[in-house]
Amino acid sequence: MTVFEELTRRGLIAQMTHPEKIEELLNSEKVTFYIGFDATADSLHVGHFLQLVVMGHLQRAGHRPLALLGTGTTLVGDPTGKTDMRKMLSVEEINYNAQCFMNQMSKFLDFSEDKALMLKNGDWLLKLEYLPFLRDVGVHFSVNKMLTAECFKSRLEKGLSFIEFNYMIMQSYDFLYLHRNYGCKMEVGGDDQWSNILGGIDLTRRVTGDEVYGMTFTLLTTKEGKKMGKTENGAVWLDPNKTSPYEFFQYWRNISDDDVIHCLKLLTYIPIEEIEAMESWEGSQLNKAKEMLAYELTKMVHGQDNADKAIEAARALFTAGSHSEDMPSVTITAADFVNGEISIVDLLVKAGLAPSKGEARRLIQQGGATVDDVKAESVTELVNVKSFEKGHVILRKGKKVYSKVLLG
RNA sequence: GGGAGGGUUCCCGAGUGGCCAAAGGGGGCAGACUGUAAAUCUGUUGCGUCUCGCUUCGAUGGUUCGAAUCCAUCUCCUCCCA
Repeated sequence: MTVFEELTRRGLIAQMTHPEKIEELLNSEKVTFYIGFDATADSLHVGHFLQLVVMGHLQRAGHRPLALLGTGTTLVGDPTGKTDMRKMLSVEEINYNAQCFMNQMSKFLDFSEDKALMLKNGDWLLKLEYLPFLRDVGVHFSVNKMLTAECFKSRLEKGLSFIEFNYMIMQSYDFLYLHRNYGCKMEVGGDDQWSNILGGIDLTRRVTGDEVYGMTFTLLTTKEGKKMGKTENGAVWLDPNKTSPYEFFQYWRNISDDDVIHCLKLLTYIPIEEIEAMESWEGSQLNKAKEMLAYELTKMVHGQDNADKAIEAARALFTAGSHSEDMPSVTITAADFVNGEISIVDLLVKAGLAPSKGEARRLIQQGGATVDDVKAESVTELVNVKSFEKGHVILRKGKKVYSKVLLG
């Protein structure tokens, strides 16, 4: 199976500028292509992960990815899909973020022997001079045309600053630059990048006369069209310090039925035939697919050891009803006790299971708090130091959230 | 630069002197049902020493017995005109 067929069959491809030519190109030569990553946070998240997987597919097929870090474009800020202007980041923040990205990316792609390159667009964008740039590049952009781009339309209603309006031009220039200096022939990206990518293709053609290509990938969304990879605590990060391997595992483990197969296809390297065989799965059998998805992704991102630990912890917690060693823990001291006792409300707050005492009380009143698997009946209940003699007390909120409290 | 309209709790959005910790919806959390899913139903959703007190309706000052609501100044946003 060619990589083009593989990407198609997995449902990864959203749009292409020249479908036939791209297929032919990918089948006939080693193609240098690029994806841009704006350094807006200090860790990659699952949306980026999808991009990396796509790059991985292409690299495995012998093509050469350029991972472009947007140390320049992040200064401008991509307005695409944003209803409000982004917070402006400082140069220092951006460079730090880019460094974090680079460290993480090296895990997912093979950068040895120039099989893939990491570049920073700040290296050339920051050197641009305004007037020469306007005359050489700006002249090729029609404001009228830009305004019709989907990504600006919504912003025209709410307000769009000039700096953001330039984002598309910066990104387009990147493609031109990479084409000239690295022989880059194709830009790929999330489907929201379509208009930005078209901009680069047009610019490159106008300036060099060369035909270059663009392809976008399905965005990671749920069946309802919501962006995936977001939790109430923010994004699902690849950095284990920001999203622990266990949380990461749980995120995928708890995915909805409708999305499992889709995610397996998009995010894992599990052979497509195997995944297609699962499409007929129904009911609780899908639960197995979820476990597979969670395990596979955790393994890719955090390694086999962490994946094993996460799956064991989850099984212990949910199947056997016992507790794992891996759950989040807090340590309290003797000073937290009064007469050898601590109120259950305080304990829940200290354990981080409730942000305030009021919430802790509500939790207890609604029957959602347990201490060592015994349901707390009253908000005035006290927990004796003796409960800690075995080493720790396990608090639980609802069905899935645990905290181990140690006495130190 | 001129004019108009706005900034309310996590979000959207009602409230235009006391009955306001502030309607309604969304989201969150918990309970029931389940498959660690979804849907549905129920409860709940500022903080605390909790029949009471404290803090919150862009900011600061003022009027008033009493202000999210009235006034002044500032600030930010949107729209129209230039």
